[in-house]
Amino acid sequence: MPLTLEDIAKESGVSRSTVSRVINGDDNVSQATRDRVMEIISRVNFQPNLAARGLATGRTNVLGLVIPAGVSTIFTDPYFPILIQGVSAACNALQYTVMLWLAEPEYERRTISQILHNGLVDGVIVSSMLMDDPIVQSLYKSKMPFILIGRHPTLDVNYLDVDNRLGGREATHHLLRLGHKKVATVTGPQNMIPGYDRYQGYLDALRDRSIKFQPDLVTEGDFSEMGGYTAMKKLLPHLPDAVFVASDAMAYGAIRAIREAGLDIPDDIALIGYDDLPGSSRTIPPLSSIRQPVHRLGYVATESLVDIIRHPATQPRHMILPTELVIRSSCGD
Amino acid sequence: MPLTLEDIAKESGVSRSTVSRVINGDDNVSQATRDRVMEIISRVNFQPNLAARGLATGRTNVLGLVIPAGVSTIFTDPYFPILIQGVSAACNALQYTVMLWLAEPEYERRTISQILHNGLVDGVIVSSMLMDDPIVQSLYKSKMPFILIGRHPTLDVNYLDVDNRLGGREATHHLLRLGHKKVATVTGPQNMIPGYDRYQGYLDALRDRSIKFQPDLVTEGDFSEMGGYTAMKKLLPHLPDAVFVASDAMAYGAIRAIREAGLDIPDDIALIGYDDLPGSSRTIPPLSSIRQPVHRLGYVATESLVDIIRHPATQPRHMILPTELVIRSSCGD
DNA sequence: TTGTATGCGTTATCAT
DNA sequence: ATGATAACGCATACAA
Repeated sequence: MPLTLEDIAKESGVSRSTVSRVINGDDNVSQATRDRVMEIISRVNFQPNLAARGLATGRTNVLGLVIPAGVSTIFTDPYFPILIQGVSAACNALQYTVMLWLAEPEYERRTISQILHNGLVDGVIVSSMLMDDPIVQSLYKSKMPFILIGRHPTLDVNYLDVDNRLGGREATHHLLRLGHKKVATVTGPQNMIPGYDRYQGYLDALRDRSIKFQPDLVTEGDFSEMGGYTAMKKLLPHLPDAVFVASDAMAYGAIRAIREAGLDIPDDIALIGYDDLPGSSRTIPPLSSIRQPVHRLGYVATESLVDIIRHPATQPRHMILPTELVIRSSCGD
Repeated sequence: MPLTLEDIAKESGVSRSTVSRVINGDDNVSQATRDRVMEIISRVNFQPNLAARGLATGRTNVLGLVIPAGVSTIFTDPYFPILIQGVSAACNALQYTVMLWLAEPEYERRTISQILHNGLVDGVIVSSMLMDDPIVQSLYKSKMPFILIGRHPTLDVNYLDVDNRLGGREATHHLLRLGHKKVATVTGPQNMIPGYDRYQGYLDALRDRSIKFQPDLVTEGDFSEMGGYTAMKKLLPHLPDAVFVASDAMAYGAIRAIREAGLDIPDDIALIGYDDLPGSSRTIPPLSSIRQPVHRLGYVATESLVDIIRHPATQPRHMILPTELVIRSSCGD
């Protein structure tokens, strides 16, 4: 029922090859026919069938966006939504379309081979935070162009990341600079890259100032509010006077634990989080935090991928976006 | 480079038609050849090219999910993320793939005709809340199967919605039942369907109890925290003793305004919100709210759409999912 | 039960 | 500058 090249061709009295040329901006068309064909195309609002074009050219102008669902359950946090927005915005601007896969574990294998072999996408953006993600492995072994959002610990692949490590380092430095002696940390899971990197940043800061590392001042959380609460409870007996919490969600839990213990923030314990969630200006007291440019992450990754598709590079590219410390009253000034 | 039917055919010594039959579960294949072909298919992990299949059959097993971006800026609220998860989960289960369009206004027209004519999707799920959305109009005029998430005020189309009106009614009733005399409301924008419906629910409740409507007790917000704050400020001079706020985000703002005025919640003013955001159990005091089954909304809409695609119905179907009042201390008990 | 032939809507190659 | 024609990978009507 939809129109085809042939219809346009008949309507404008040329062959379908010519119409195709007009659509694809081929030079070998006289201005006169070009105008005539264009007029008809826009009048009837003709859109070439992308499946057919994909078959013929091997390119579809569709990008895959893969978000492993083990992570995506953390969907109450606006990280992924904003990331998706960034990707989508770039796709709109670049005339691409985005195919979304929230890869639930039980479908993961099917998902991967679908993506790789169904010929529907020109390239894939993967937001994986796991140290060892099978999806990344499969992609790596395939010929499919792809880019990771979040660095990869071992494989030399295209990626784009925020500087989690430096962020953790700066947060910790800021607490130390304020004069705190016992700066603790609630880390994220150490099998997740941001969890690991932010913790390394904490260690970097200690090393920078030759401060002795105290295992008692480190507890691992799971990036959730409840995890932060539990972790902070474990930390309290060791009397930290400041704590770098590796995510705002966990920081909310930590704040709850500290207040339940009857302690004051920031007078008894100063606090810095990570992510700068919208709610962080509404906690009591407002939470200082490391802000990451999430929308930009998605946008730039998309631009990058498109560039990779168009000019297959031999050298994998690595990009790191900077973070920013947002100071609110939870850390004292 | 990827494998084709022909490759599998050669490998297993049959024609490509037979391979195709095996893949599509056609009965007319001997068990012997079926087994042999199957074995090879799974051994080399063959996946049929979906673009080609789409060309041949006219169906792609791809669904479009369209979220107008005027709305999607409200992406800090987990409504859309969870909705997307629901859609995605259903797609995984039903062997469909989801194509995502965050329709930014500047690309909206292009978006629509892309979706309608590029032959890449079998049907479309639209989450529109605007009273008069051009996307819906275009879809309505086309032959593309689609379903709305959120009812449509005038067009008789397939839709799935939560009972916003009943939700507003129940929230208001609850406040009245507690003995409050001056129950105010902060509404959403009246050109958005949920804004309108929840307000109608408020009016229903007043009518149910033959309570005189007082225009002073109604202020319109924009579903944002700031909007709720502003609206509540306007309401305070009229001394309400309870208020139904049409979204939790606005309720956060309202709480801020009430506390700034030195009033107590719920003793001076009782409060019920709508949406039951994750943060609502952490406001002070914890916010009572109407909970809607958002994930389910996405899941059921997808199932429905697939059913519509497979069995084109003559009668548009309308489904309404129930909401649930979650009582916390902000309304007194 | 299986194979052959045709068409889906494009692009690309080759003539003209 | 333009038109005919052959792929692209699959499903399917028809033959065998």
